[in-house]
Amino acid sequence: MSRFGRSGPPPIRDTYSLLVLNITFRTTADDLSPLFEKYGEVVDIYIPRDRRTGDSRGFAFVRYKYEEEAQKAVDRLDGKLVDGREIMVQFAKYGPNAERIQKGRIMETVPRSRGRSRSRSPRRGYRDDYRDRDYYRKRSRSRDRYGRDRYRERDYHRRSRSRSYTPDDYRRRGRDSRSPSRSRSHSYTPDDYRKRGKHSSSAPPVHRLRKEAPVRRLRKEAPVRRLHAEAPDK
DNA sequence: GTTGAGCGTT
Repeated sequence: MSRFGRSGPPPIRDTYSLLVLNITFRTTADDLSPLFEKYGEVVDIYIPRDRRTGDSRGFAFVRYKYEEEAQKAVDRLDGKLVDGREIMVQFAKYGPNAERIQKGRIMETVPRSRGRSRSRSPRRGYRDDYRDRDYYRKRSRSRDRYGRDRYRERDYHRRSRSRSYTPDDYRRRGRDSRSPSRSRSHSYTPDDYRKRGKHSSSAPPVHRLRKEAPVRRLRKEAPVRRLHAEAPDK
């Protein structure tokens, strides 16, 4: 819904759309309306919102009936402090269906070169496809990156404690890629198992390896005991 | 609850 059109937007042709950028996320059409109406006949005010949360996306469209009035609003309102922020007012460049606009007014430059070779309902497919792609591209700019990027960062730090995975790793492990602990493959040699025969369970913990390595280097008499222990073993 | 380049209908 827009500010003035209770039943859908008023006819968009023959109006001059202004794009109002940099308004706060709390500014509503009602806040903008008195401001812009001072300079002419405002046909409609529309603030795009998040479809889920309903939050403002931080800009608005103000449509004037006459170009001179729209132009005047640009001159007077561009750079004006509204709700603590300097708004930017300019003529809109694109319409709801990505039609080109000149001076805020839609120019009928609809893609006519796509021909009629499409036999089956090309209109709906093209439109929906465009709008969906556009929607997700735009939404992923500032607000939506919160939950997702935050999560991704945490996940990244968690799994990068041991080593970094190559794209090949992900491809090989496929859906299992979320549990890296399983693939922590140290690849023990037979020698490893022989040296710690008494703890010989299946897979010795990693920290044992780190602890024992220096010990072996420090004890100079260790090899002697090992020799005694190993010799009569057969 | 956070945000900040851009172009559109509940």
